Amino acid sequence: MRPKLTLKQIARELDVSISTVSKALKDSPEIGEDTKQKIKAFAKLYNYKPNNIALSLKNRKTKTIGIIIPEIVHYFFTTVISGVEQVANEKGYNVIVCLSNNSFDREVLNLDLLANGSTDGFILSLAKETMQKEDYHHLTEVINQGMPVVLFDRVVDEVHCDKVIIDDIIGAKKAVEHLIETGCKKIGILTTVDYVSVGKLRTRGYIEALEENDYPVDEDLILKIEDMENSEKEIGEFLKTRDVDGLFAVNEQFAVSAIGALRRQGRNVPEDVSVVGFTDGELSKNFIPSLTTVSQHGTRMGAEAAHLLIDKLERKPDEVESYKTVIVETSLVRRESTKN
Amino acid sequence: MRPKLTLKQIARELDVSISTVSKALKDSPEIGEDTKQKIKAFAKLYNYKPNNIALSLKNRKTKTIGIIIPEIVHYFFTTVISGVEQVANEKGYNVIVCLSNNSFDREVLNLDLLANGSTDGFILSLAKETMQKEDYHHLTEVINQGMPVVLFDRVVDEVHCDKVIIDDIIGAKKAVEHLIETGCKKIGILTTVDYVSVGKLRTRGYIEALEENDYPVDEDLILKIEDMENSEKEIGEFLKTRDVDGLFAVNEQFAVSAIGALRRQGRNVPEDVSVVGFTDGELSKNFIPSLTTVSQHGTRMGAEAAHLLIDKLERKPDEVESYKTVIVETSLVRRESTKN
DNA sequence: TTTCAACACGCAAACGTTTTCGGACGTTGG
DNA sequence: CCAACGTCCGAAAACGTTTGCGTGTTGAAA
Repeated sequence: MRPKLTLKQIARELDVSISTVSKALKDSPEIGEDTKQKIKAFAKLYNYKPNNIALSLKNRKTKTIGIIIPEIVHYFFTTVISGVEQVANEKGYNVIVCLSNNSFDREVLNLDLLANGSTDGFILSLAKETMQKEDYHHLTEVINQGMPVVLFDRVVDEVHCDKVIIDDIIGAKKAVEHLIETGCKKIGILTTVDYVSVGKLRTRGYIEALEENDYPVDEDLILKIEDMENSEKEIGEFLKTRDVDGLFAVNEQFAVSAIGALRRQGRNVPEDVSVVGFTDGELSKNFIPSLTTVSQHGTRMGAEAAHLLIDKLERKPDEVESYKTVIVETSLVRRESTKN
Repeated sequence: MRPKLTLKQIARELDVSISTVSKALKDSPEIGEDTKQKIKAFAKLYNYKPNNIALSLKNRKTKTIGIIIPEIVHYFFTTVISGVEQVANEKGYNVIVCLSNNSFDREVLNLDLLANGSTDGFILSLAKETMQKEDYHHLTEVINQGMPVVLFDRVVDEVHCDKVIIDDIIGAKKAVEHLIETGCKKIGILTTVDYVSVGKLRTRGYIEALEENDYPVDEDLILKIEDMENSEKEIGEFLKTRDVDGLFAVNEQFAVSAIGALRRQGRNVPEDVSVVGFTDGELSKNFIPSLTTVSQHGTRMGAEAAHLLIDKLERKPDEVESYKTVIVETSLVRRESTKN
């Protein structure tokens, strides 16, 4: 077992000073050609690589960005991570991933931990619990200390920072309008409770789309699901007494649960009921029938977030502070669960 | 914007030395009660937290573990990450995630980067390209430098380190035996090319199960798929000319593709053909019919890997070196795609 | 021969900690 | 009255870098 090589060891070995070694390796003109060659050869031979931690300490930057998400076993979030990773890597940054598990405490804990020197900045999507508590002091604190933060997907006005979101309302409208265009007359929605911001917004898009097309908005056709565990049963009950011919689900899960329930009730998709989902994940692509859905382009969101963050990190200190929020467009992917 | 507080600043502010502050905050008996109180109060008031980077440099350990996986938009890997994260967090470690995108070069790059001080050890699953090249010098190098490494899922004998795998052969046998028990007479397999170790092993399990039950092994019923992009078509072609009544797919994707193809050919699952998959992901759970499948228990694998790694990290230096490989049992999850 | 660049290199500080050692001071005991 | 000891604290080194500046040596110009 050969431990890592340091400048000091090279210096001792070659009988020069540490600074000479450092400068030689950086090809400084201060050092004589032959000395440089000797040192470089030695370093290459023994595969010297500078210690990142020491560099971080010296430079006061770590070249790593932290990303905190509510859960990782989740298609959308993985695509976002993928996007972040890609551009971070291009720019020479590492990505350190933490999970809040939708818990406020874990979010605070992770943030605190990473804020103490481990990361140069954060990309994060708020935990459900955090949004319920409406307590964002941990974020404002970190931002106050001069750490750039980019919020994505689950964002909140109270925190002043860059943001990356999708046009949830417009996305939902696209979905509902597609249902309308393909001839649906009675359109229901499967959504979440209102404190989940995206659920709320998508519901709003649903309502707006109906109103703009002079469809009546029937509260009885709106199902707000709180308990994800029992969503399947709840959806089944709901559909049993609603003779909708179009259905907008705010996520994949709800969409496939609905299709399953409908089929058990002898109703076919899309012949009797058209269904549109949200999030273009594995399920949407592979389900039978494959799902017409609103794609969120998670990878692009991640990439945008990473760009925003890195821009802030590499900004000259004299530039003026300003917060952007970029909106990544959604697009409707037409497949087999709706008519056309 | 208030920058981070350091020991030095506290010292200056309270007119004591840096070492006094450090000791006071660690409740050292060397420091007088009143001084301690004063310092602690100040530190708490201004929310002092020690700088992790400085600590890492001093202690020569970072308390973070690196995990390098081929891809992240993949159910199995996310469950593994989730497992790693969980126990890492319990033990006070951070997790930094890197993606190799199945590329050898990226794997080497990431490993090199993280090996230079950023991480105390690695958990990784080999890139497909790496397994093709059979070049593992980057790993042996890192291991030689004294960094613990734990390989999982896609492992390889040439690298000497701890490993976490599943009993792919036994898992596959469980699947095939279940098909046999439920009355299938002619069982095919949809698998990958042999250099993907798990594919190879699962194929072997398939063959062994057949042999042990005195079923003939018919090469014509074995489809080895190279190109994941066109798997759907390939599977369709294959099934068109095989009148199997049982099918074992080595992943979810192949399983649902098969079911789709069969249905288009007028064959019902499970009435005409029973199908068993591998990996208990979103697809298996939500597909209609839901998939009977072999669960890999990714979370448990991740947890095991993390435990192995942390044990090595916190081992006293005089303990003897030894490499374990733990096998996480698979289990068959019976659902609707097979008879019972 | 003296003077002065130019060159090649080393010293030391800094980043923020922890920890060992020793020093100053006051108290106690003989 | 002095030695010994205890209490409380500070100086300094160390982790591995980078970098401004100082210094010694050389060679050439004056």
